[in-house]
Amino acid sequence: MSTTLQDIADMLKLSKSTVSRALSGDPRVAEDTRARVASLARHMGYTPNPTARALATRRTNTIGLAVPWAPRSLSDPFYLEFLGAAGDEAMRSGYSLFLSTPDGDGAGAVRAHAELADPRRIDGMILTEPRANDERIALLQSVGLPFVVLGVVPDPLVSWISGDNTTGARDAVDYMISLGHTRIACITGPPDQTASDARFEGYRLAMSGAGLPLDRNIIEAGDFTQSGGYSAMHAIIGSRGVPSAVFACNDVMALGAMRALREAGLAVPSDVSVVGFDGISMAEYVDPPLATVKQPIQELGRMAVQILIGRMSGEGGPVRCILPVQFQPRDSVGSPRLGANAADRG
Amino acid sequence: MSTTLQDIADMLKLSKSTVSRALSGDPRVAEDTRARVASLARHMGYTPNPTARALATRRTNTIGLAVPWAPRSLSDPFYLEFLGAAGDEAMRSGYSLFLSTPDGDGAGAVRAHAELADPRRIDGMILTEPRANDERIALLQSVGLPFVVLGVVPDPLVSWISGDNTTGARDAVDYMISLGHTRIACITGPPDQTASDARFEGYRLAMSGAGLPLDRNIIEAGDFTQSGGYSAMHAIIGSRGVPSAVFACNDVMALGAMRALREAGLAVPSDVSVVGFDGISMAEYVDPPLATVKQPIQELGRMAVQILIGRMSGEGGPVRCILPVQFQPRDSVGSPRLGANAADRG
DNA sequence: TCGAACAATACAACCGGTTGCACAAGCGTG
DNA sequence: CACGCTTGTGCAACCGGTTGTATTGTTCGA
Repeated sequence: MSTTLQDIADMLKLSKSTVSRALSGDPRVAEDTRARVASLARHMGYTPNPTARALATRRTNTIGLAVPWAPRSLSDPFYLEFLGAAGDEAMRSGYSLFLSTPDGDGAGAVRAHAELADPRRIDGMILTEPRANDERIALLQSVGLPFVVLGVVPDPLVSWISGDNTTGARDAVDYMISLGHTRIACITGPPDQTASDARFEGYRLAMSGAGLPLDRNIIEAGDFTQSGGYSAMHAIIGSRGVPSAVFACNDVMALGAMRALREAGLAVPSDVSVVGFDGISMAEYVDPPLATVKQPIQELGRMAVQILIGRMSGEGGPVRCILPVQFQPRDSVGSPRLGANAADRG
Repeated sequence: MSTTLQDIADMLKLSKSTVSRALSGDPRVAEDTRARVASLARHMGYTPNPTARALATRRTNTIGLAVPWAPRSLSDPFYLEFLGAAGDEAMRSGYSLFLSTPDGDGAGAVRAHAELADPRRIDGMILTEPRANDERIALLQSVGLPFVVLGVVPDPLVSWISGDNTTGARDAVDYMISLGHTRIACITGPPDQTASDARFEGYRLAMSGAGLPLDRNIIEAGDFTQSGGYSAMHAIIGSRGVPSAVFACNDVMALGAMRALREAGLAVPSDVSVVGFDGISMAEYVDPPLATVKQPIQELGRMAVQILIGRMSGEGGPVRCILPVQFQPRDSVGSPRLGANAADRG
């Protein structure tokens, strides 16, 4: 058994309440007593029992982090980096990180979150992949548990943090347009997921800003996985004519798309340019290096924790934070082949 | 506030001990009483307070998972998949997953783990990336906290689980040899990390089994990161003559190596073949698709949790488990160019 | 008919902290 | 010298469960 307050109290012939106050810096205990307590506590290697403290204070010093698991099976490096940074920051701030990987979408996920969102277990929660009218958010609000969302949420009472999806996407597509591309495909994320929608919006703005038509034939929904990007690209080139460029709403889908292009005998970027979104470190290492919109992933993780801690302390109102992102041109993007666009546009 | 045992006891004019026993299925409570308690508990949405229960039982129902953070910054998708599967399995078994991302190697890591390995906080721990004579293992043993290691540990008292590193690596290198490669480079992981050592051992066995010399000039230490693989490959081709094939001790280093080769104007696989290890899903999507030794990553995660739960229950002795891996040939491996080996060997 | 055996429930201590309030000693003041 | 005030400490309740033991009320055999 480890040392308890009572142990220290006994040795010093004090009561455990005095010892508790001495250690917590209560001004009512004599300086001399405090010093003796502190010294003995150090020598005995005393650390407070987190469980007992949690029971008494009703604060667990634990943050819940919900990242989607099935059916995506967590293959997106974006989350690993986010999660690592969040965990690091939480630990630095004296919080534990309780990781939960709720299954699936829809009703199952909501039920799973209902279990997780227990104020007796965690003090606050970081929610990822919000959807439009996300029931999980309503749930958290009804429970009264502080939370912060990774991704934009329209409700002005909700705190969230996000990369600047729309601007980033727009910059990326603008860049392709500036090179002369006019027929630019888009592979979106799961419909109604806010990050996906916002990136698509950036695509839309860039296209309409340049007076280019939005061609639904070369806009295809993916699911933020490699295989989803692969299938979407396949569908686009299979039945609808080859675009000269593709904007994928995240990096792993871009990698999937690149594979589909290769298999169709199309070279990147000479036949088709590809851009992704997120800035996972892998993007720099593939061939050709993938142009992408770099999100400050680690900063997102750290700030999510900081914002949440602020919310948990109850100070101030909801915080909404958009971090700047930066388009990073790389070799996966080039000028369109002369005539290619005209030919394809048929 | 949520419902407590006392609330239920009051409504039913019972004592909270009876209610507690009724809910836990103690045979001493009358069937009729049990039914009434169960029914009311359900109607009131009672769930036991995890903290209070933990304090009373001295079991937290929480598993700690330590994955290394700095300086690697968690970019290896292998861990994300492992972690997702482990989290899923833990949750399914009624455990919470407490994620910790201790900083760095060496003394700092040990100190960090000392904090984490608190039996008052977690019931058991999953440790990753063991090293030879790992102090963290000694620490866990001295604390008496049950744990399981992802990776081979020689100490017969320690439970661990691992893919079959040596066989997998040997199969991969054997395959390259069977294609006619004789000058095969190796990019290892951090020295003294057991997974790295075991994979190198597979490489060594394959080479010596085929009567090929071990050439220290084309064996270079990486650090299991993309950039580490990149630098290592760079070093090998820069100063020591180009090998006809490379075995990298994990996939992300293989991707780094492929980039270095590209930049040096060498084609994969026509100039140099490349094989990785792990079987991250990304490997299938790069160009050319990366041959790799597939580990059953999700199964590793699930079984790590199961083994740990077994250890925590105190039954049986230490469990050591090696899961089979499978070499997966892909286009990153081809036959050596005729004469290339001879020329380079000169 | 009485005591033993048994079933069902209540009481109370305990896990290890936190915290409101009571209490004692020491002080200066009127 | 009695009073109130400050300072330092202790007592005890509380957080919400679990669990060893006492207590109550039946039922049964002798």
